[in-house]
Amino acid sequence: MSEPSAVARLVDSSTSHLLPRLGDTVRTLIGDVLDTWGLTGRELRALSSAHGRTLSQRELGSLTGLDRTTMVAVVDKLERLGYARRERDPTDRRKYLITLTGDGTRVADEAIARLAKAQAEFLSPLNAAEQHQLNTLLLRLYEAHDPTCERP
Amino acid sequence: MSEPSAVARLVDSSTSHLLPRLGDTVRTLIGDVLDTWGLTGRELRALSSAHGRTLSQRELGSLTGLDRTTMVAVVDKLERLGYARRERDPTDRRKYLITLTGDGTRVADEAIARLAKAQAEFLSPLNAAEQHQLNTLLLRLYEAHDPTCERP
DNA sequence: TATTGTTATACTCTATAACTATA
DNA sequence: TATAGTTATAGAGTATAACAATA
Repeated sequence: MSEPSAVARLVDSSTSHLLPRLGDTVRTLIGDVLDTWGLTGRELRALSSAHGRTLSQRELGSLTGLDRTTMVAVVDKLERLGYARRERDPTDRRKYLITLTGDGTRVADEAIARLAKAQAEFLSPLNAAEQHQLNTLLLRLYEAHDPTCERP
Repeated sequence: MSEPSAVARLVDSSTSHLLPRLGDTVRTLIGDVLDTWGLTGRELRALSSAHGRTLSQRELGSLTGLDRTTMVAVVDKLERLGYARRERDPTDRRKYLITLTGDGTRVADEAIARLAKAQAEFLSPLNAAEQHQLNTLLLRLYEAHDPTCERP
């Protein structure tokens, strides 16, 4: 096959191309790790957001970065796996209060530890300083573009 | 709402969490820009890979980072929009040769220019040196994890 | 009237399995 | 037998619109 064209090289090496593609790569890696517990990435995020406290389904969504329609399936799944429970809020019967089960808490801890290892492996082409630098830059971009859910 | 839990903060600020989420944010931004030409991100990638040369559908897929089953719909769409043409390779009638139309070439150039502006805006929270640093680090990770398609 | 949760629907992205036609 | 392209299906991610029940 011939050399990539100048245009293709430009597009392929751009940050706006790399970010979604690397994001997909990471998502797949995370998915493979989480298969052990029957979880997907966003379900683990919800699990960790709910870790150690009680929130409404809506609040959990905001924290997790998911809107309320998406949260329904996420909480359904966590409930079905026995990792979380829904209870009606007695002070506002529109709301559900979500709490993790003992199992859910344990799984969150285990999964996060395993993910840390997978992440270390993924980032291993960079040295410690570079990994830190990358994280800092990504965090700044993330906060600048704050994908806060359920704003208006 | 209470403070995020320690566990949630750990997960939320991790590179492996930020990468997929920022990737989605960028993908949405790109999608909004490309709506002007009826294109999605991967279609523009294919368009830019095909820019200025003729490749088989399969080769185009490898270059674009998409497998052959995914390429079908991509090329269908580009053809339907009048941006590309399929012709049978006379030397191997299994293959299609994909070439851009004049329209396709023009649209690729315009869209890439518009995307560059959108990217500049997205990256504007970082200074030039930081933007360059980020791109370098992402590129190194991307190449290390080379998601080469259609290997075996 | 506004908010919580729900369902139905749609649209990104991607891949696997099984098929046809050609080499 | 192997490869190029195709189709059907699946499953990751996300959102909008419309509706119920509750405030």
